[in-house]
Amino acid sequence: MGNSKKQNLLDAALTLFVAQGISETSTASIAKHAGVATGTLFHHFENKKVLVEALYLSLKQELVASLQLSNAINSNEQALSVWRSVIKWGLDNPEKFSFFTIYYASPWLEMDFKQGVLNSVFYFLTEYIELQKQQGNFVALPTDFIAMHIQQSLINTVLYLSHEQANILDVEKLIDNSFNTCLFGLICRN
Amino acid sequence: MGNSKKQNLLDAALTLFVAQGISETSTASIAKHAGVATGTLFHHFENKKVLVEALYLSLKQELVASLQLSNAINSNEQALSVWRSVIKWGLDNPEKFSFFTIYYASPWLEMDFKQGVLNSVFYFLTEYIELQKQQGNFVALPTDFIAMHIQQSLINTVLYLSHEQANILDVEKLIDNSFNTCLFGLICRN
DNA sequence: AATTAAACTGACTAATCAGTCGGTTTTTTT
DNA sequence: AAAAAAACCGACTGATTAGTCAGTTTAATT
Repeated sequence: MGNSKKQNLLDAALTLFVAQGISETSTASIAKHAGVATGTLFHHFENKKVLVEALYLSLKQELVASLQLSNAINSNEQALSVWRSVIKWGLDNPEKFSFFTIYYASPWLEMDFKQGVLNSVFYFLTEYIELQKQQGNFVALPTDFIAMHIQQSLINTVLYLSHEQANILDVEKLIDNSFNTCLFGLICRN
Repeated sequence: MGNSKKQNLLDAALTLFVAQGISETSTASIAKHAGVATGTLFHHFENKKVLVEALYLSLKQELVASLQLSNAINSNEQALSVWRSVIKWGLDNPEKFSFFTIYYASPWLEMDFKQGVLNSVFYFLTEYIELQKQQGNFVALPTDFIAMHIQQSLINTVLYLSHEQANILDVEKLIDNSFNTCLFGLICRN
């Protein structure tokens, strides 16, 4: 299942996109790297944009599926558990995680599609923030601003650990510290 | 001075890069948009990469020059004053600020160059963080991790306000709140 | 005014690109 | 086993790309 030609194309695309950039990677080189003819690429994906979006969707599903949503505990522990599992996935899949960041900043993503990213990968975020704000636990900043802040803190932590993991003594501790740094800043100070 | 042909090329490049992406913008279209022949572009800039880097350097200088470093006060007020002036510049120059974010995430920037970005545009950051850590004010996270965190919070605030400015009642207040959110998270909790 | 240098032009080129298509192999269906 | 469908191939194409160059205009120097 992991090595159908279609999957080989997605794998090759991921590697090349992350190494060189999306626009800088030719469809011919993706096909070659996947050990497949160029015609095969366009048999499975109507055009390059469709390939890019298919890759994005498959990675998003993979990330969402990996989230361990521990139910029944309070929402702060819920948040910490999601925080940890996103970072774990990111560290286990650095190439895939990198793709999110380059895809985000690239012109391959339509604008109204971008909203969808935040609301689906981090779909739990909006609810969580609204709840905390209602309970007066969070500072009175706009919800989407807070969502942006949390999302970016997560990304920063993964990217930092991906590059510096070898030099960090206690990775678990840095992950929890980054969570606290992100969250404590948001706590209401009135 | 603002409308030499060389400057016209940089202006056109900025506009097109932000609108379409760097790789997606042809040198021919930059020249056309600048009202200049393609040969003129390559007279002033050896190749496209040199043009991109020249644009980046000129914008970086512009941003650094705009920073109001109020001396003699304590470093927290210093930090707030820098925070405000970076955001003000970003809101006054949304296109230029956007360029930083797309340039950052693009393959046009060499890796060892990236270190330079953080150390020069936000050169004051490292010193400030080290000082706070020495005084036991900041949480024990790596300095470059903290620098990353602060830089990204700044960028988030500018991007958010650029898109939502019209809907925000008190922009000044959101700016100061974002500063506090960023900084309070870093305060030592032992 | 004469000379030199720098700025500028735009038609041109070689390379590369996304995507096509007629034909072949492999797989599925009957 | 025959027929149909789906997967696959790779040479090919038309469009686009960064960059060139021989010649022209403009500005600076003497």
